[in-house]
Amino acid sequence: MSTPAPPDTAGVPLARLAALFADNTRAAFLLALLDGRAWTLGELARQAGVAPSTASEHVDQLVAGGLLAQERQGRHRYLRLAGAHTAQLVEDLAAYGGPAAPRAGTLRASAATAALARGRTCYDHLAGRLGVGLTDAMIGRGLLRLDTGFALTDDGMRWFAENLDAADELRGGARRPVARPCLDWTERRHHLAGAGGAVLCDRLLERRWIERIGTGRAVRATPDGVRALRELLGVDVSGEPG
Amino acid sequence: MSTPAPPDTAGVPLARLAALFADNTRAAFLLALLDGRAWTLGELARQAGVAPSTASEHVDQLVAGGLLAQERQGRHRYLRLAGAHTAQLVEDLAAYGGPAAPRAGTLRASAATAALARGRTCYDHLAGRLGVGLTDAMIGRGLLRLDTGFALTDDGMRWFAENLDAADELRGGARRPVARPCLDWTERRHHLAGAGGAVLCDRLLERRWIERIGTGRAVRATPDGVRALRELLGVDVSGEPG
DNA sequence: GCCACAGTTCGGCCCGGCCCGAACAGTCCC
DNA sequence: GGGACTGTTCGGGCCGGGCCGAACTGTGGC
Repeated sequence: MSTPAPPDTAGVPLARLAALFADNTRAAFLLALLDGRAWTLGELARQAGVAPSTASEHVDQLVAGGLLAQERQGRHRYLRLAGAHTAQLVEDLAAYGGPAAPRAGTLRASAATAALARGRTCYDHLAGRLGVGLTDAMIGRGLLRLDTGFALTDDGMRWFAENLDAADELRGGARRPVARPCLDWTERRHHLAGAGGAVLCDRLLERRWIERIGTGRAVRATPDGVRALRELLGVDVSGEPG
Repeated sequence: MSTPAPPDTAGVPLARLAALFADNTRAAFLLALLDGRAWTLGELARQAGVAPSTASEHVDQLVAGGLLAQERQGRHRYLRLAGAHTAQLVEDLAAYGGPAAPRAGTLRASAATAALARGRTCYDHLAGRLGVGLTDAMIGRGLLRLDTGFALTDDGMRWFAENLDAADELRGGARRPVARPCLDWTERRHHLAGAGGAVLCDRLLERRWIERIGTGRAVRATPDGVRALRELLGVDVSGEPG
């Protein structure tokens, strides 16, 4: 019994992982899934503009590579990112891509981009000007520090416990960092990610202080939210004046 | 004058960036350059086992893509990573690759791997059991926290200033985070990176408390270093007992 | 000036990956 | 059961990219 070759892999692991990202179609899938929700295979295929058969093969690769988790329901195949770990990697790579040039895109594309730039979810936390604005406000109030790293202060821990009823989510984990910086690809600024960023986004949606626009990643503050966040953090999140 | 097409790029930026990593030869280059030093093109070619002509083309791509910086001296072409930013991305991708399987490699390969596992530089800071051990000791002494994020404490800032004469390096920058977690691919544990990690590595080498083994990334503590670090952090960095 | 050496450019080979359409399997609804 | 729909598998075409060797440029040493 001579095993002809280890059936699994060949080559540098780094290269095999990167190859999963190094295709326009798969990259489009991963960016779409950054909204943190589960998409069907057909939705992904339409989004990327490829045939379902092509999408099926790409999704197989991403699942086999551990980047996506899947769930089959009836005749649908739901796909989502494998976890926060994966989302972070996608976001890191996308952010490194850089200012990405002013994007000589179409007009309607730039309208959609503008909504995303105002506010959006980034997997499980908030990004865009909304996310950066909240982060800045928390720093200004001494709830978050970054001069010695990116961490909540003791005041910050209290703030989450008292105002968002989030003591449990932040206490438990040695697993996931409470505060982690995530680099924003529109603002080129850091904003709050990690368990703290996730619970913040979760509570704001739950209390309807922010809401999703349409079916995408874009979000905006509700009138209630504008009022509440002005009280809690002294920040104006009402969006563009114009 | 109809510009036929923007001469630069096509496709998703994420995919174009990832494609630079998605080749065994280029990945080998990047991993080799993680030692933070400048290599000549010939050295890189030998390391990866390809012809100089092939290496030349790969390096062109990496430089054009902004991942490498180059410097020409006489008939040599020196290459290094473009910056800490780039090193972090390489490290993130390599770490995600995962436990990477126990590596059914050759015996001498595993001997070299063992030296790297004990201690090594990771671009500009320390990794391996040495890096993780120092990080753990700093946490134990209350110099570093991770329950609220990954950040130096006020005591930690003082410790760096008093014992490593590093006040300047840590004060200046809003640019680079003082403390940042870097995930270790041998230990699967976080260790100290960022400006703090860099200055720690720099001072320890400067004082000859640690020294490089051969010409690679591996490092070990000197007798002086073992003594000094036991005093300063109460940690034993003498390496394997065997 | 001559030789050794580092790196580059070019032509050509070849393999792998991406894509589609067609045929098929499984699910849901009427 | 019939029809609409979602997703999968397979075959085949095509293109791009990685690799090498050979020829060439430029630097440094004798």
